[in-house]
Amino acid sequence: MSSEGDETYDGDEGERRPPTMSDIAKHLGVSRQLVSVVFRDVPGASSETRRRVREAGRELGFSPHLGARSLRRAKSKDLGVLFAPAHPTELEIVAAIYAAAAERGFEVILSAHTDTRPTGPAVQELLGHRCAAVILIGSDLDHDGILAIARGSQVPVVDVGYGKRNDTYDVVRSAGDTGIADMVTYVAGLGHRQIAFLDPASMPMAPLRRRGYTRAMKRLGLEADVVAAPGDYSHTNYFEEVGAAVARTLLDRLELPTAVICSNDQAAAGFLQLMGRQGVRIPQDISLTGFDDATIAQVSAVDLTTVRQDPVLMGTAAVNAAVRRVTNPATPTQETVVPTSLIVRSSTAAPRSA
Amino acid sequence: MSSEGDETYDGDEGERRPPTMSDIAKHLGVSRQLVSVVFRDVPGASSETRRRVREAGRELGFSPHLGARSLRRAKSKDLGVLFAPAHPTELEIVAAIYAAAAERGFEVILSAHTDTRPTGPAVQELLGHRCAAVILIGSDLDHDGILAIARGSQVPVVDVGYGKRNDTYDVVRSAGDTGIADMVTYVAGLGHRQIAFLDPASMPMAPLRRRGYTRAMKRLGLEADVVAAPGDYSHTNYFEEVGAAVARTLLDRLELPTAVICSNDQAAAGFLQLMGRQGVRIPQDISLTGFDDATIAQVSAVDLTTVRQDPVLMGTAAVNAAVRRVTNPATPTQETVVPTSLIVRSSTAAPRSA
DNA sequence: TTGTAGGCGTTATCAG
DNA sequence: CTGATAACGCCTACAA
Repeated sequence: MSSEGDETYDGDEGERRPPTMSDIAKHLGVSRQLVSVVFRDVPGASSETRRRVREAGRELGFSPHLGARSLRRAKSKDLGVLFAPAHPTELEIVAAIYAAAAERGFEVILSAHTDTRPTGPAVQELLGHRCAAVILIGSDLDHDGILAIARGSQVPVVDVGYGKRNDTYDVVRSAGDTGIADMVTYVAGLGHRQIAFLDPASMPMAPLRRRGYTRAMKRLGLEADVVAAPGDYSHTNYFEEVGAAVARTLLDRLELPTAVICSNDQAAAGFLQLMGRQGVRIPQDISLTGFDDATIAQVSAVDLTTVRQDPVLMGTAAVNAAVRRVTNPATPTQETVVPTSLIVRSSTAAPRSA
Repeated sequence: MSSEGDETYDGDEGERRPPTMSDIAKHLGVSRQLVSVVFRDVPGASSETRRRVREAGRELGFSPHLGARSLRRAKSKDLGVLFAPAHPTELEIVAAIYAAAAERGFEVILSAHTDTRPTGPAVQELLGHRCAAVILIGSDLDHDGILAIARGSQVPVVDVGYGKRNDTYDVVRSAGDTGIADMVTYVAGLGHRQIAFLDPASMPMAPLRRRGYTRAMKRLGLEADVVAAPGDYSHTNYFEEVGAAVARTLLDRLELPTAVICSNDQAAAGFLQLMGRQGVRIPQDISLTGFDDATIAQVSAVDLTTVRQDPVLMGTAAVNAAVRRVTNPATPTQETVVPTSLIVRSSTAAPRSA
């Protein structure tokens, strides 16, 4: 009377259920926990056994049920990452986070916030996956918003962007001020004295970069010349438009500056385009610089001298901060300022009059 | 003798565990399953109760454990989405997928494939979350690769990009051929006869678009003029470079074409930049068109006539395909061709000689 | 290396 | 609406 055997044949009756560790164990005639040992990569199985188990796993199309795993595991090894698909730079950081997390033995769970999907639900999803920590990239939240998240959830929060140092969550930002200051110093070193600053005020990090400009100019004993776009560009993301608008503004002046520092590459590209149409040549008539080293800055027809904020460094710093607080929650939060570097291309030269 | 009461105080001893449904139930003096009913949004609770439960949830910082949920749930309501952070267009599609999925009552789980993270593991992760279906956006896999995934996993697979119709997985692609053909027809309608095609061969969808060009030219009785970039650009993604290179090639000719159709906006922008430097004006000397309606096409200094492939339509189509096969696995796979639309801006005009 | 026992937080079903 | 009970797939601890 094999009463068990009768119920076991799961022949052709309906849904095909994904294989589990038990299935692999049965298939191989080993214990279920041996299979677990293999997939967890912990000691307790011979290398030959490991090979066989993994082989069988591949054969049966097995992948460990992440939900069950996170349910049972003592502590999560997942980093939740919130990002906005709209901004390309953020995605380079996301890529870097994947690499850095893998190196530290962590997985990554992504959640996007879009026009139709506010930050709140997006963070809730991350929390629902029981991440060990949450990394916010270029969040649209202000300080209080992030504070609310960091307090509400019990997990450490890292803000990558332009946050302010505080003692509730970690902050990673690039040294936008010193990056611009370095650029000003470089351009002044070429002999420029009339150095204007193109300010697209709608950017969140604009104030920081502007400060870098004004301070550097003061230190050099030069007169600051901050040019904002006329009209209301306070919500646009088409910075090329802003650059073109500022170019028009400058063309109305009696005399052009000999150098223009832009606080992002898009604005610089728009500036260059419009100036080109008006017969003003870069760098012969005006030296031009950007910020970000975006794709457009690297195009041979643009070839923009710019400031690079390394997304790899940002991502790595974010992961480091998160892991640090995960492994040692008692440690105080910190602010990581990632250095920038100057990329000199052909859009800058000594002024003609020099 | 409240023997239970004594063990219940989980005072200040160590780790603070995220609240569960039981915690909320206890807090409110109701049953655990009532709480479940509320968070599942199924009938069985008064609206007043729902309010109180949700309120308590917010107060305690509760978010349902997604792992436990997916472990227990009969069928998943998650769509796994694989994308490459490198390509901006894909991210617009991702955003659209979020919106479309929400409308159909599905959640989205993201997984990125990057330089350091191959497609294989990225898909495994999705499968590990027990998604109901997997959507591949702009995958680097060829037909056989996708086939392997679709066969290996038991879930439906949708490929968004340039896949070929087949009976194992669904395909969503834009009508690149007719989009270009429409453009050629439009430009010919302006009076152009010498219409060249700028072909950045490294793009996966290049062949399809080229075909649209050659067919339209033949139909119009015009001579096709496909211009590829000199040298090896087979792996570049800097299409501006390609555009500039082709511009140089054309400038070496005795006579310029009166119109140039580009198969993407970046290439058109590079073309425009270089031509501008050489004193060739757009559209007075040459009419120029792009494809994608990328940000750069919309810049006022470029203002490119182009073909728009609506990411919203692509994302929606992908979700529809996935949901269709999830709810009815027996249904055959299908190919969805998303229509494109012409965006006429100021980079096209009638030829001078006409 | 194997087996055994228990439990993670949730969904699901049933009878009250 | 409550209470009881089972199960999902996996991890952890312990004993064999």
